[in-house]
Amino acid sequence: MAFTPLDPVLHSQLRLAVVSLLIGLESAEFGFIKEETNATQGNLSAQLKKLADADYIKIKKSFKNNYPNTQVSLTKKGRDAFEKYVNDISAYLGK
Amino acid sequence: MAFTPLDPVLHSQLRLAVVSLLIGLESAEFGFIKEETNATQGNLSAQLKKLADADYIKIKKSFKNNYPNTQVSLTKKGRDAFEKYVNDISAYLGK
DNA sequence: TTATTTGGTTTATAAAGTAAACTAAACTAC
DNA sequence: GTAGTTTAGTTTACTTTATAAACCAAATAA
Repeated sequence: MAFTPLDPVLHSQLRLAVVSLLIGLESAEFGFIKEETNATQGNLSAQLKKLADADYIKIKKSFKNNYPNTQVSLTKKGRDAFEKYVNDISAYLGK
Repeated sequence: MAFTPLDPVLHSQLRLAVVSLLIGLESAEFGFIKEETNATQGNLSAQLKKLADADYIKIKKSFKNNYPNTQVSLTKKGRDAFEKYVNDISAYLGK
């Protein structure tokens, strides 16, 4: 099987972790994702932005008991891209 | 002329300054009020909350280029209270 | 091999809210 | 009238998320 080039948006430790986490969830808030991925908030914010720019996730901002709150969810495009990524990388992994 | 009790919500340096500032404005944002009144942000936030609890101001929160943004405007009730305060305190001021 | 680009990461700063600590004034009590 | 309490304003520190600058490593080009 050929080595398809891997989606650069997903081929990044943190972004992959985020999408992988979101796959199983309706949506998740910033703080939760930060905990789960052990990312610093600055980095997470930056990587979320890239995922959002790629239309892989949707970011919904609001106020939750007067503090800013950021809800993140996967888009169809993001879900598809993840599936494809899993598929593509499998070839590299030898199966 | 009698000494009418002064509205306690307005008889406070900072809250009076805020309302006095808003009298001439359609609305103002947090940062601007902070500058104009030289208040610390913590204190301003606390005093704005009291004014809002008294329904003297309306606070509209949103995001302005991704940062939280707070817009403040006077209500009718606040405007009336200010007018009354000005009137009431005049007696104390000797005219 | 050195130079450049690219991209991830950290660190510092930004906006505004809240809670805790401190202070000062006012009021009660003795 | 002095001591003790309540109340209210203020500062300080911390919370949430975003952004920009600095830094570092890997990949590419010269």
